Amino acid sequence: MPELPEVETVSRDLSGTLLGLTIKKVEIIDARVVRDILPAKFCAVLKAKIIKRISRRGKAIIFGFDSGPFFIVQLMMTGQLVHAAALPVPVLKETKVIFTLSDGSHLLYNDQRLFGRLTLIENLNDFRHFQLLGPEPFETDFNPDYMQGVLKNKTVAIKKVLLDHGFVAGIGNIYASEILFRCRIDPRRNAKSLDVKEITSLHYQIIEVLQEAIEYRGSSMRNYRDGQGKKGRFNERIRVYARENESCPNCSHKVLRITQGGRSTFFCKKCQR
DNA sequence: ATTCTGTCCTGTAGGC
DNA sequence: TGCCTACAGGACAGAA
Repeated sequence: MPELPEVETVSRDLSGTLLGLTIKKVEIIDARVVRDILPAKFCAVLKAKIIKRISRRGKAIIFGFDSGPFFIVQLMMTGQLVHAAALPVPVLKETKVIFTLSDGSHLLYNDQRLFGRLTLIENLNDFRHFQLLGPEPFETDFNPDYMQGVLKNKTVAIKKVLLDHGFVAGIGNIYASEILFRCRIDPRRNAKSLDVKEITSLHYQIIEVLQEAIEYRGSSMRNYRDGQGKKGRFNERIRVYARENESCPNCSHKVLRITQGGRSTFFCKKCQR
């Protein structure tokens, strides 16, 4: 499901409702989502922990407690972290883990496809995924100079580079297509063929599109829900993603769908060069 | 050293 | 109605 804007939305939502609460009970319904730790230990370690901080790095949500390890959640394609304040607890077929909190509310981890990963780690620097992650798009180390330095050696399509989380963290399949559409850059272009002007535009639109998507609380294609279980509103701003054969908002040419690296890309052949 | 391919899963939509 | 195929917000191991 979620890319940076969706994960940021969930992280902010949960920061607003969970800080200061204690985890009273952890029920694992499907242990396949718990990684690199025995399920029984996972429950035991989290029990009685006070939630002190909730943050995001790339597409991962990080819970910090009064003591002990960090709890990391990667929602992957269909994961959801939903805080249910009222009873009855809205348990679904997709609910895989239930956290009971000290105020009687519940945090549900839902995941249709079970690709999501819940893990505990003592030191964030030891988390392999974080070691492979590139700069955050909103940080100053992600800038046109950095981009130029990387792109000049890249022989793959620019769309695939945007999806490479070692290049920049947090962009996924929806926003890669949307960003390139707004830059009017053809997703099939060899990354090293971009000139300085195009790289500057790409840098600007990466930030612009992601920030706008955060303002709209993310995109809900299918499964995505925010921290309260509600859909995002960025779908109304999406110009090309999942709009094959619809007309381009700029030129009315048909939006095309192609496959790159086994994943769909949507673009306008006339507007994007 | 990069880049590509297959895989982990469940569910839904569309064609016939 | 059912059966079949294609596809779905991600990430990574292992192969090329």
